Amino acid sequence: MQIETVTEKQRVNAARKLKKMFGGIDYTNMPHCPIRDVMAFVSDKWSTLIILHLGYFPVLRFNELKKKVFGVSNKVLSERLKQLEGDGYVQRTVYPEVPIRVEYNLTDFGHSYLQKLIELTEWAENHKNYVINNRENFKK
Amino acid sequence: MQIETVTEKQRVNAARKLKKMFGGIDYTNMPHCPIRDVMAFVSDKWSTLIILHLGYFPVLRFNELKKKVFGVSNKVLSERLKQLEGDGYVQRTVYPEVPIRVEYNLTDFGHSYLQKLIELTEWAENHKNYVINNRENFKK
DNA sequence: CTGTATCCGGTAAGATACTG
DNA sequence: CAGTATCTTACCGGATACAG
Repeated sequence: MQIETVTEKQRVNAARKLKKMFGGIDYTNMPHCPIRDVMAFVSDKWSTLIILHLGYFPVLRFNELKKKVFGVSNKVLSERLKQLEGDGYVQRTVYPEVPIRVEYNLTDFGHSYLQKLIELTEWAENHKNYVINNRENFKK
Repeated sequence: MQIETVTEKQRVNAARKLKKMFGGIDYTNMPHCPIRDVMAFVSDKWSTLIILHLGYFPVLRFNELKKKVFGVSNKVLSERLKQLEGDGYVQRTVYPEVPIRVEYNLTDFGHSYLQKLIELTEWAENHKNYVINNRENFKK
């Protein structure tokens, strides 16, 4: 497992961006942290799985999603879809047939997010073994 | 709020990567999903905050971290640090003085991850208002 | 100072049954 | 088919006390 080196330039750049992020934070009085609000979007396991699946299968119905996103319950899938729709990541289309048919697909915004998500999963997948290895050794 | 358009080329590229990711997955018998293992690394609120803070302040002691990472409890901070150390993101250095001093800093691997994390927070921050806006309208 | 140990409460999530 | 309603359980996280 190869860990790419982070160059000095990249670190300086990172520090600059972090400074921008942290700059406005007042630690003595913080009812609302922008970073946290922001990260809440992307830190949900089921939501990320839903987005990834809708990236791979362009259109999915409720029960199809339920099969693909293995282990998710009716309740959680329904909640997350409503939330993802509300935030603008997912489009929900109802066909009033009998029985009713409902299709889900990513919006343009959803696709924009999908790009970032794929980058992240790629990174994670590339370094998975490194982490697992560390973890094993650490136990000892 | 401007949503950058995802080009056709980017979508095709995303589909290719997703195919690679999803390719090996057997939906009928899946004790372990690689994508989930992978995403579990990045989906913890406190861990991401710790990493970001250690990116901004190169070295921090336990109680310093506790002050910066607002609202975290002893228990959770301790747990997360141990986990981050075990996975290789964070280095823990003990100075056996009296009273004892312990310092935390990112490893090279931690810096590598920090890069991805910053990209993500940047994206999220840029699109925060768009999401919040959608959310408001959706309620109605 | 740097944690660990313990307890406790809230919340998220799974299972199931049921409805439009 | 596409969810909702209800219940129960399990886990996470917060507070506090204390130990090395």
